[in-house]
Amino acid sequence: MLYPYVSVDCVLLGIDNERLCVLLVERKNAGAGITEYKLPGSLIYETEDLEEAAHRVLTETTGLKRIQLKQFRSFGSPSRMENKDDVQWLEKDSKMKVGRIVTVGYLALCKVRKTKPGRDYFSKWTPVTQLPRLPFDHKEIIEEAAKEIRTWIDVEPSIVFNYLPDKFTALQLRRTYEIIYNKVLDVRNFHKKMNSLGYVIQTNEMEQNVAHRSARYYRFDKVKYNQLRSKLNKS
Amino acid sequence: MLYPYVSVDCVLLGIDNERLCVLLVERKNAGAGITEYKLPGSLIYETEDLEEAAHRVLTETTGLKRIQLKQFRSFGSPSRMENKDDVQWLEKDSKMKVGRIVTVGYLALCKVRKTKPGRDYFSKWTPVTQLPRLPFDHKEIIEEAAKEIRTWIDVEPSIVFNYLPDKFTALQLRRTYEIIYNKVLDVRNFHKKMNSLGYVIQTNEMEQNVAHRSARYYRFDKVKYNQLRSKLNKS
DNA sequence: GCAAAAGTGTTCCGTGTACACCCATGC
DNA sequence: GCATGGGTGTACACGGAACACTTTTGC
Repeated sequence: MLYPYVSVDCVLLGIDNERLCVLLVERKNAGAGITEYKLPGSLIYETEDLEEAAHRVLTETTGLKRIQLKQFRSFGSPSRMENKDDVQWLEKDSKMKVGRIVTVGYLALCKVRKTKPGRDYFSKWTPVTQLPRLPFDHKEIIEEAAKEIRTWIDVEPSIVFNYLPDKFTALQLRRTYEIIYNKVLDVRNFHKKMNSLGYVIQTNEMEQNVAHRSARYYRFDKVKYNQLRSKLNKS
Repeated sequence: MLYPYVSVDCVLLGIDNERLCVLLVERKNAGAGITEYKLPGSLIYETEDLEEAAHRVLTETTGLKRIQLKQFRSFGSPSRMENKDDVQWLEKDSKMKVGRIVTVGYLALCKVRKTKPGRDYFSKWTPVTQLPRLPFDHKEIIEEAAKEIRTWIDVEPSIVFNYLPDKFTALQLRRTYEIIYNKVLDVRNFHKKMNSLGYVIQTNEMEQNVAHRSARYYRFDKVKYNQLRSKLNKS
């Protein structure tokens, strides 16, 4: 029996240039001068929890810590190892004979600007609509993740607010939703909704030096959010 | 490096005596005459997809085939192997030295009456509120599954209709929902809702020989269901 | 003054929820 | 005739969706 290995792959999503992007890292040791990319991921260490491994990968590739990660699905079809080149690369990279890998997919929403990869990684934020050729079933994993993040946010809207800066404008919030859900939202309805939530609080600060009427800043009230959340669970 | 093994565990849910139950199988080789139970599960075979493995386990323990299975989460904390007795039993049972197991959880809704375990298994439908001591983190897995099935049904109501017989009464349908969601539903609102779905069709058949006014049978129209479903996806 | 984005209210519709009584049948 | 479950309709509250104009600011 060839033992399967277990890995985690992280689909780190972010918004760059008004587009939903995913962080891809360069495949080291890629032959023949062609730059190839893949999802950041790693085999799990011997005494490591799955989520721990995912956090490790997150930190190694972005420098970020304490970001909320969500496990969304595991991928284990034997056919994911079909491509000989991918397997060859993997065995070279890991210095192990690899029969098969079952990978656990994790998902996060990250601030593109704040990511500083460690020096071992060259990485690139890539629009999910313009993915290059990717190894294994990484394309499928990304597609699953892009769907999953919506239902995740529906359940746990705090994800979006942790993604935004502490003070944000209504436009920033709206754009974020529009990009993630890939549809335009009505301005007035959006304001009404935002104000009805109870945990998005007006501040007295306004934008400065903009070439148009200045926008108000809002902030996310974590305490109220949690209160409202626990009330909901009880009913 | 100790290679992790990968297994699948199936949380097969069903309704028995008006209670939500889970299928537990007897741990073979349990020492000292005490009967112990666990979730049906198995290490994955070398060339087997995860879902294939889950279907194999389903068939081995219930005789059922072609039931919809849903992968809902993977469990891989090293602490799941903390209990020495569990590991000892596992190594005896699998005849392998086991360092660590990452397990992928699958979920299904099964007709309790139709299950006929193979002769290698003694199994028991057990109310999820009255679980015995279980090995590893099987209790946690069951709790996750019991939550997950609700959101699954919200997205894919056909699960419930595949669970019910071809012809069913409004009461049967309502009770099924009441037990799975663990709350009582208003009779009139339920009828209204059921009739508005468009894929639950009245038949002309009525219950026979009941000690009260006889109930109408309904049926599930798969074709209409799929039509309505694909319309919804487009909007 | 003009470009660019901010901000604001009303109407309509569909869905969820609360609620009580008469009907058919077997014993 | 009585016990048992079957079946039906109305009224209200709420949230989502459509829709257009005035305001502020920098240049």
